[in-house]
Amino acid sequence: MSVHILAVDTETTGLDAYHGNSPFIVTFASNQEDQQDIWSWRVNPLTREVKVPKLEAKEVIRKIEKADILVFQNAKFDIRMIDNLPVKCNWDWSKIHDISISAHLLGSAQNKDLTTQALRWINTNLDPYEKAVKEATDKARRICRTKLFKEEKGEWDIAKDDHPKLPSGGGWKADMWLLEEIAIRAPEFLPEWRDPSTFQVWDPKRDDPKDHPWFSIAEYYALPDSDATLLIFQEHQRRLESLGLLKIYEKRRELLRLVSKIESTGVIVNRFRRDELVDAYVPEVEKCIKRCIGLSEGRLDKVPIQGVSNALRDTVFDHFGLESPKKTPTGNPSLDKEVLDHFLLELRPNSAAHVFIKSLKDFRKRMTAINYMKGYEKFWLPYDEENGDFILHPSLNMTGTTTLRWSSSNPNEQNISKQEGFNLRYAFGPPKEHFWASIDYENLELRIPAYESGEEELIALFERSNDPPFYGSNHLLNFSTIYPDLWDPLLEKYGPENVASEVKKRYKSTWYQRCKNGGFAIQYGSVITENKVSTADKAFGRIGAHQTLKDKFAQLDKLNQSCIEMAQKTGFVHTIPDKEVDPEKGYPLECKRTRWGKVKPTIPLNYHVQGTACWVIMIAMLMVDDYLKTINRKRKGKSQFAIVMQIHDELVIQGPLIDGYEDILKEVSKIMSSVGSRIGIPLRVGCDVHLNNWASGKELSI
DNA sequence: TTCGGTAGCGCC
DNA sequence: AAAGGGCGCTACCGAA
Repeated sequence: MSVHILAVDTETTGLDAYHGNSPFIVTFASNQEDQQDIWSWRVNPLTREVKVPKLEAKEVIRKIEKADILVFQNAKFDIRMIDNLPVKCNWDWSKIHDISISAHLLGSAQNKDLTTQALRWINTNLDPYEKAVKEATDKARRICRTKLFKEEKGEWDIAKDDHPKLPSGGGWKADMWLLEEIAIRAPEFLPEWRDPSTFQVWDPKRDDPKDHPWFSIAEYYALPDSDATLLIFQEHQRRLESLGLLKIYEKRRELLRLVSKIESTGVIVNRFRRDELVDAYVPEVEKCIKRCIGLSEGRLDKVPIQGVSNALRDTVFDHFGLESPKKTPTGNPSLDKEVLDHFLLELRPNSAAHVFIKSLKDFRKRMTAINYMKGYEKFWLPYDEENGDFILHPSLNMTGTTTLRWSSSNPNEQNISKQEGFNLRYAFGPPKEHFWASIDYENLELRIPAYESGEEELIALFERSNDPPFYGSNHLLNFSTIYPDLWDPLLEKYGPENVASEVKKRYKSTWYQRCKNGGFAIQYGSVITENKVSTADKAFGRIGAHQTLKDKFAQLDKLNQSCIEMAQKTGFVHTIPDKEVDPEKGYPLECKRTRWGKVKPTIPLNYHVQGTACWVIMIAMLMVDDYLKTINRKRKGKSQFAIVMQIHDELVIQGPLIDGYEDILKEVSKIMSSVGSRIGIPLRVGCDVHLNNWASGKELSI
């Protein structure tokens, strides 16, 4: 018998599997059955709970377990949802395929949603189905809000953005089940409907609700999705094979199980430490609001948390007569933090405008922190009440970016502030009797192009990272190059051993900070043009700085040029090939063209480096997970070592505080740096151990 | 009421 | 024509 391929798709009562949302429709498409298979279950409108008969769940699970190949669009979502059925499924991850992984591999810059893919790969337009069911659902929600409640049928629990079971938001899809429930429980509210073929009008008094489209429209919408998924999968496999990309695809597929595991392990956040932070910000925020509103002389009645409201624009630009030196992307006067800093330097201290701007800046900074923490509270679930520990299950998307970076959402675990005075990592940390360890690659995105291009001075810098005067710091090397007038006197006075710390001490928030910004601008692709000061020069505060560094690091520039040339010619750059996966081929990253048909020159090297860096962390995660599994096997039934977060070049490991845990971390660090040999780039990692919270820790020497 | 665009800001 | 890359979240605002 040939291979049985089964595509699976679910419709659910919301996106938040960990907050009790469940599938109410499961559809299958198979390469061996003529008919598609659909399962649909009733939803209790008062509780949003799905009633799945155990026997039916059993049959669904058996069908899944019997297939040779299981195909999903975003597998871990459906899998996690199916896990909420009353019968447990024994997932064999080696059978699971995901068309978002192949879609990314075939065109990393394209949208990976099913509708876009169906259009591109199988020339099918799914839009009309979606439009029809959306329109109906919107109408159904209106009926619930306006009519149903008045008829005392109990308050139907329709989706709202602040619904506790729907922290990701209550979009219309979370209420698709309403259609059938209205048809069954409250058919008198079904809207008028005319059969387009017979022109007969459906009459609630005369006709069977089962003949009204709302009775079955959700299923009708769901069916084409699994069908499309199956066909897209088959098309993708053909393409991958002919392009020789199957080896990379198979490696990427290994991540599915791991990503799912990381999400389910979750991240601990502590209520008490969170409260400490919020309690410190709230009174200061109130003071700032009072000052701003007072000084606006009636123009403001509230201070916008972000963005520029009309009232704020009026106050700053008209009332105070300030002029922004910077424009937003759409050409409006910007009022971001950089502009606020600029105003503060210009204005007379203690003048009304100065106090206003300062208060606005302080307000925004604190509100950002408070809002982040509100977000965490919205998503968290009880974990260890006594210690105040809660758990988050951020969603990780390994195909969410145009490069190989992962994205994280609901909530985003990758943008938790670590700024002085606003270090929200303080609220995060290990549960009782556990440790966290942050292990990050040192200068990962600088090492890659430096070694690849053979840039001797940079290589020397990284090889001798314990040596004065730079101690492996690219920023300090740049500093000595761009600001010799500041560097040389300090070098003379304090000697090569101490000049670095002296520079950082004296110029921490001024020239050293600008130097760092300039360095990042170059790293992220700043371009030198004839008649404009480059972004890097602006950041460095020295005209010509960018050119100086470009001349000094000519090999890097050559690599940049070759990436640009490749991208202009083919529309793709590739990551450095992984010797263990496919020594011939790296991961192709699509560089979108502008509407004038060219790739922006800022993009190719960036994608190449960022993509390679993320390939490295991806392999590291697989290897670290394998290693931790061997440790965990010896600890059956006890708490486990696990990867809990990935922040692009950093992994956070959690584990029990047992004897020898530091040796385990040393081994993890060793594994992580060993990945470099697969791409020919020597890598180093640093490791910080956190026993109480993520903000404070001590370095582990490795 | 819902939605998309804009702005600002956190991370690497 | 313009050139600092990649994300997600929230608030504001005007249009449908």
